[in-house]
Amino acid sequence: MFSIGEFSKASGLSVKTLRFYHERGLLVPAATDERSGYRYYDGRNLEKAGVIRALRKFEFSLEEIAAILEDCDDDQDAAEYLQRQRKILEGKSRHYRDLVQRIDQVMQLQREAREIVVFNRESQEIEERFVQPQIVAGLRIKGRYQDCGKVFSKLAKRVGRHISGKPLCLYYDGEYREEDADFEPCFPLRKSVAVNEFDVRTLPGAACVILLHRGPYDTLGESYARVFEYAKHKGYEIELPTREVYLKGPGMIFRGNPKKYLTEIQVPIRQET
Amino acid sequence: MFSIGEFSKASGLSVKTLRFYHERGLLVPAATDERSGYRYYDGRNLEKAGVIRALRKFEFSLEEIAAILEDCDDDQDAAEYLQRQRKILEGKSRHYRDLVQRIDQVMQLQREAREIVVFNRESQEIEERFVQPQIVAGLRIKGRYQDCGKVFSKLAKRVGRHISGKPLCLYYDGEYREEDADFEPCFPLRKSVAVNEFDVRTLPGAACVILLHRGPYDTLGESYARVFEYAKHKGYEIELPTREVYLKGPGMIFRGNPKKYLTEIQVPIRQET
DNA sequence: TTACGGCCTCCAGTAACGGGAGAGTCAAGC
DNA sequence: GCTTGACTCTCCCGTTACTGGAGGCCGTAA
Repeated sequence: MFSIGEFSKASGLSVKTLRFYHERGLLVPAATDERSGYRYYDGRNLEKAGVIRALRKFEFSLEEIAAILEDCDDDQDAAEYLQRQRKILEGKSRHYRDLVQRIDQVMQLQREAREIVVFNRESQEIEERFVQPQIVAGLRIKGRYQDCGKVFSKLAKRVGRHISGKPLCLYYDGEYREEDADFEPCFPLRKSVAVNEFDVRTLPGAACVILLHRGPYDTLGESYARVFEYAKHKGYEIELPTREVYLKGPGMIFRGNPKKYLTEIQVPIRQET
Repeated sequence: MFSIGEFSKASGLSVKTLRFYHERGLLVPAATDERSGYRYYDGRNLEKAGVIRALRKFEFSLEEIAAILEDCDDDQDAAEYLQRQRKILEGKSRHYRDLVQRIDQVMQLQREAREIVVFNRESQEIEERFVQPQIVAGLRIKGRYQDCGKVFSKLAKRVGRHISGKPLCLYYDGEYREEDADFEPCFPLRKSVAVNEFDVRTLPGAACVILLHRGPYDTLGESYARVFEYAKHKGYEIELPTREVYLKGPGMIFRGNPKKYLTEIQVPIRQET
């Protein structure tokens, strides 16, 4: 017979825990002194304590442990319980692994954003460039420009695995619209994947007039004016849809500082054939 | 301005949660009606709610989130916090993965035990067989036979990855001893691994008189008597150490029913050269 | 007798909420 | 102006598996 302190050392369970298990009926001491209330444990208690400890290691709840102790005398009897717990634990492992991946994604985006900022530190000028064709997944909608963000997060959830570059948006109107704007948020993909609900296709290459817009989205209008002015001056004919590539926008967690946003405006121009 | 119910739908946080965050000072409504106590939320609140939700997904505690909201305006600012959290989450993922592996081990042992029982259903007889050499990790001690279990769990913890068969024990005394018995619990290994504290070596093969003992360990004596009797009858000379292989003993969780234990007694005999 | 350590019970606190009681508030319909 | 029903308020309890602490009893040794 052990006193509770001795039994605590023998079993590896704290005195508090032993009292708690007693209260819960999980591990009832072999004897209790009626007068003093002292608990006394025996060898059978020790064995049971070992089983409880083993099951706690597998993170069974005390309730489940009580059930297992009720049902089982043998590892074999506990197989079902173990199988179930295995599934749960595997789920948790996967869950945490996914979270780690998500954090890695966030940090990857940060690195890219930093590089873009450094790389484009002084570019302010309009340029002409051929934009290469790319595979994209898009969802064309009619609505207000603010809805864009929601569509992006929806897209990211479904094709997140295959994204290969910065988000972009196609604008089919050729002018600014408060409501009923016709546009298509897109993600470039590494390879073509069939995702129902979204339009996955190759976005053709195009010669474009390009301007890197710095600052919040509500000043995009001024930059568009500069681009259109330039195109007109050069006598170019504009082809729809125009494109915006969001090189640095709101972060995945914080909105960030809109003054630091970088958006590339790409206006395709008709080529003489 | 949203009422708490509207804001709950907009933010995806429950009304209860919003009240709780208010109490904790994490997300204070833009205005509260002094008279009625009604909470009213605005767009900035909505943005903050989004950040909190994003951080909760990464399982930051509310306390940490408060600190992050204090410190950061931008994903970049949060990089350190994310890095730290990443480590924690990775640790948890590994933890659960390890538990799954441990459960798999338990169930693997169960399967083996079941097969052994089925396979040896009717073997009761003494036989002679050559036991193949094998790589083992052992720890030779002097003490009482009951200490065996502790040594096995110690061994299992250190070389668990490389175990390739049933635990066995070498007995150097050639007779039963209450105290100061000289014996060596061993695990067979797939390959030789250096583990300090333990003796890893190749246990030589040996021609043995073998008997499968059924039942609890305290009746092993009778089986030994049979084996020695047989050896004497045949005129064999016994070589130490003798071996016991624990084909089915206590489970990894439960002690199980000792009447079902299976132990192979192997007594090496000298070969004429 | 006193001291000291061990043991007892009871209460409170943990993290992040959810449930529910009982009461006050708001907007709409009559 | 009144009622109704939906909404909101505060306050308290419960969750899990314990840990910490207060205040007091018990047992043994000096």
